[in-house]
Formats: sequence, C-alpha cells, structure tokens
Amino acid sequence: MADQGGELARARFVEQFALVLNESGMQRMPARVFAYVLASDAQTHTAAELAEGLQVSPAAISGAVRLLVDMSMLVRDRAPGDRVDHYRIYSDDIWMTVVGRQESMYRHIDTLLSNGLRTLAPGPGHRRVHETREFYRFVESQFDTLATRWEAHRAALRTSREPVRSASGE
Amino acid sequence: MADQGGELARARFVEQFALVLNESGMQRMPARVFAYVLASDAQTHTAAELAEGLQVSPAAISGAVRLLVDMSMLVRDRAPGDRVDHYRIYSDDIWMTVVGRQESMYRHIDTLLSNGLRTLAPGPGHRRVHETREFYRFVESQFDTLATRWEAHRAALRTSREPVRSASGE
DNA sequence: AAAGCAATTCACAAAACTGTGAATAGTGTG
DNA sequence: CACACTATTCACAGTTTTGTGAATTGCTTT
Repeated sequence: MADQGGELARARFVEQFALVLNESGMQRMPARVFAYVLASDAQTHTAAELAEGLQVSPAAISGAVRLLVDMSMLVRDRAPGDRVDHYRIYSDDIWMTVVGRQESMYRHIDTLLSNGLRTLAPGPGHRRVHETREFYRFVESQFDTLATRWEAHRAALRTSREPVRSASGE
Repeated sequence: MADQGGELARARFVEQFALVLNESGMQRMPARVFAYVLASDAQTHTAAELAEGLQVSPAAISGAVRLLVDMSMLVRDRAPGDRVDHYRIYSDDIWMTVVGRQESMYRHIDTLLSNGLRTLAPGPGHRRVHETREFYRFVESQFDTLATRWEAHRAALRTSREPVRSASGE
C-alpha cells in the first residue's frame, strides 16, 4: 500500500486545516470540501471526485458546495457539452475574497449594535456596547488598508518566488 | 408588571449579540454570559445574578465563567470577607484584549500550515497552501498596527465624547 | 468542629447537528 | 421522446452538544 506521492499526508493536512476553518465558524463539511480543493493539485473537481476524495456521500457534497458557492469561495461551472459540474477556487486571491465577504457580516453586526444602543438606557452597559460598536466599525474600516497592503505584499512575494512558468493555460 | 427601564429590550439585545459571538466561534453559554455582563449596567455580577438574569442553572454559569476567565474575558474576584465570587469584564479595553488573544491561535495555524507544506509535493496545491500561510502571517503581522491605531482612535473618541455630558445621574 | 453557603462536578436527558440512503428533479443525448 | 446520468431533496438515524438536577467539595463563620 504505497502512498504514492504522499496523498495520505495531504488528506491528513486537509482534515487539520478543515478543523481550523471549522473553529472559525465554517460548517464541518464545507470546511472539508474547501480545504480539499485548496490543497489538491487539480484545478477543478467534480462532485464525484470530492465525494470519493473525502469519503462521503454525494448528498453531503451537494449541500457543502452549495454553501461554498453561495459564500463565493468556490465557483461552479460546466463546459458546454459536459454533463457534470466542475468546482474550483473562486479567486486566485481567495483569502482577500474571504475578507471582503466579512463586510456584509459587519454591516449586520453594526445594525444590531446600533439598534441595541437605541433601546439601552444610558449607563455603563450602554457605554460598553457603544464602545463595542466603535471597535467593530474600526476593524471594518481597516479592511481597505489590509487589502491594499496584502496586495503589495503578495506582489512582492510573487516576484521573489517565481520565474517558473510557461505561457499557455495554467 | 411593567418593564422598568427596558430590561426586556436589554435581554433581547443580549441574546442577539450572544448569537453573533456564537457564530464567531464562542460557545453558546459563554457567549450569553459575556454579552450579559457587557450590556449590563452593574460593574460586577455574582454567579447567582447571572443565573437569574439569563434564566439558567448555576451549573451552566459555572462552566461558562470558567471558560471566560480562562480566555481572559472576565475576571473573577472576591473581596476579603465575602462569600461569593464577583465577575467583571477583564479589561477596560476588552476588544483589544480579545484581539491579543488571537495570536496564539495564529501561531498554531502557522505551524499547522508549515507542517503541511513540508509534506505536500510541489504543485498547485502546495502553492495555494503556501499562499494561505502567507496570508495568515500577513494578517497576524497587522495586529500590531491595528492595536496602535485603535488606541489612537479610541483616545480620540473619548475626548470628543467626554465634554458632552458630565454631570451625575444620567 | 459543625453548620451554612457558594461553587463545582457528574450522570443523564433533551435538543441540535451531520451525513446517509433513497427518491425526485433536471438535463443533455441518441 | 425515452434513456442515461448527474444533482438535489428529504426523512431519518447516529453522534455530538448543551444544560439540568442532584450530589460533592470547599471555605467561612459561629
């Protein structure tokens, strides 16, 4: 039972990283699917491949990919004349996409806190919630900065890491 | 019985915000307890008060506060000659404390990704995981900046807010 | 040292979550 | 137009989580 190319190690890594994502609020199965797609060498995966690779039923994949597509982490596409869907990482810079996604969540939290503040009588509690809102707003305001700096950082990494690449399709 | 001073509204807010914290990875009961302490006017709370306020058993409070104390979000203290523990928000700048807490998590993720990279054969998967690690590292490196800026922002808010209302009571 | 409380622990029941298998719907092909 | 095959939905079962009630522990006071 030779582990050709360390696929076993890869599987282990996928589970570990999925756990991290899980603890950050992502549901278990979507986390596993995403980690799998991220760490795999293939550029696209069919549902059947994912089910096989993760040893779960197609039903589980169906739900997971729907969520991931909804949250813009994966894209589903199907070449004309093909019968199966293919999934791949949504963006070349997926993590920035993820950060971008947080914004709607922050908006939600902001309104929740704002509504709370309106109903809370003045006092220490009100003061703490107010400061909480300020903090969330501040963090959100830093996302732009983060994006800019990451872009630069990333570009720097790319040029220093590179020149291994030929012309045609990736 | 009238809802004196909107305590009902406060309770509702507590539940909503607890849900937010919950979705960010905090367990349900600790999230409720923390939200309650945050939004309450009292500076300290006994376990009995928390149990009463949240309508749960003392046993549930015991577990929740232990976790919150462990994660440095609440402090437990007991005045000499007092028989009960009193809990209060750990820091005046609690959210920065929370951010600080993330660092150990990031260290863990970093080693996990690094170990993964060592076992992964070169290829697209390796490349993506590598970039993932770079991203996590980058975000972590931004925490310092965040802390500094927040400090300034907060100070500014304080001074601009202070002269508005100063007197007693309200 | 015994009583009185608060805090904690533990076994257990209720509730929530997760993934499966089977049925259903949808789509392209011969 | 019917077939072949993929994707999705749904009821259900296994598992995990969560909070309770009943002890148990530990401290303080008398």
